[in-house]
Parts: sequence; C-alpha cells; structure tokens
Amino acid sequence: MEGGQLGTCLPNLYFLPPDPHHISMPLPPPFQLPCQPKLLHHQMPFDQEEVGIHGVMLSSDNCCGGLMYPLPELPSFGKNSAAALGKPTTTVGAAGSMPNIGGGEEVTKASNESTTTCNGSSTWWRGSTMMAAGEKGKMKIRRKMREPRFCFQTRSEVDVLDDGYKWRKYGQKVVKNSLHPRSYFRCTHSNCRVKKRVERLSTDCRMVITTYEGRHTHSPCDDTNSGDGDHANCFSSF
DNA sequence: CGCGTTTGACCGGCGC
DNA sequence: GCGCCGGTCAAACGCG
Repeated sequence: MEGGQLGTCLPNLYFLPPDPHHISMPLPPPFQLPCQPKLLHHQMPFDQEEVGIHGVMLSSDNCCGGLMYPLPELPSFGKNSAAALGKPTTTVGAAGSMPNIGGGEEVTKASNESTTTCNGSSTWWRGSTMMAAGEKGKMKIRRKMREPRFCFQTRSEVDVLDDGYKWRKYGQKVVKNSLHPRSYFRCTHSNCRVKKRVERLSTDCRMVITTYEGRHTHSPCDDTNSGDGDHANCFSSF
C-alpha cells in the first residue's frame, strides 16, 4: 500500500551520484536535474562523507518534477528498479519500492499513478497528533497538510545514521514484503515535529532506506554539541 | 530517577 | 462493508 505512496512521488525522485560534489557539475541531458544543485544540497540532512554514504537516492516534495540520476553502485530494488535496468527511466521500481522494500506488486501498481502528486501515507500528515477522541474532528482538517519529505538510500552497517539531530524512536513495525522491521523516529527537539523512518532493504541488508518528513525548526547544533558550523549553515534553509 | 527503547494495541485509510 | 496494512500511542522495561 505504502509502496504506491512514494511511487506517486515519482516526479520528485532523484538519484544523485555517490560523490555529492558531482551535483554541482553539469549533468548529461537525460539526467539533468530540474532544481539548482544548491537546493538539492540543502535538502541533504547530513554530510554524506561524514557518515560514509556510498550512494544516494533522494526524492523531495520541494522540488518540481525531475529525472533520475543513475547510481551505478545502487543495488537492485526489484525487478522494476530503474537502477536494475540501468537506464534513466521513470519506472517506479526505485521509488515505489523505497518505502516498501521488495514489494514488486505494489511497485507496478504505483507506476500507473506516477503523474499524481505525493499525497503521502495514510497517516503521515497527522504528525504527532494522535489526539483524544474529542479532537479527532480536527484531525481531518489537518488531513491534506503536507510535510516536505525525501528519502535516500545508504550503505551502512548501522541503521541510524548520525545526521546531527537527536532522534527518539517511537515505534517499530514489520512491514509487508520486507524482511526487516521499519523503525520510526521523531526529532527530540521541542516544537520540532520532523520524523524519519529507517528500514533495511530486504534484498540487501547492508542498504538502509531513510525517509525524512518535515522540516527542522532548528539547527543540528541545538541538539548536539558535536555539530559544526557547516551543519548549521547547511540546515538553516531546510 | 530520568531518558530512551521495546512492543503490543489501537486507529484510520484504502483496496477489494 | 470488511479486512489488510501502515503509522502511532503508551505502558513496560532497560540502562546509565
């Protein structure tokens, strides 16, 4: 189900080269990014080199449409994966399977809706408002509120990458078609409702899929003392 | 004792 | 209308 969720985000899906600095380089026509590289860089939640990212897959609601940048090292997400096909196509494999790893069926289904906007999951827009029964009426008002979000893939031994922010785990769920449970985190900073989901590829347990939802209302420095100036600068516009 | 994690239960959306 | 599923809550638990 959720496979279709991000599958609908397809127009906003990007593959970035392993080296983040490549983003600032002119891309070949088929892979030209619709957004300024600077913008894309600002959307990165952390220093890729710092956390040892081998490859990146990024989608964002903040960007307007887009093409995918092939990532050679990116393992196959499934039989429909663009990475597996090795060509810059809008096939939803990567996008659709992102939140629902290994969900081949739903990936295919999502591809039929690739032109729709990203409505998100069934409840992501509610934020942290699992309110009392008396407030449930208000919940519907929030329903269509969107949170900017993007997801990317990293090859890492650890599930939770240190992105400079402090996260608190509030749930873990075994999702369909995935061998690994999905973990749910929320930013611990007060008044910051950013959430992220972390899960591992069922086809390659070394690969970690991280999905961020929302915008931080603070800099990473507010959470940790280890954050450097670059972090603050990088996220100030986030 | 405070904070973070775990985990079962619950809820709402969506597809059939 | 019903069942499945993802997302969240919150009590219990663990750890420093």
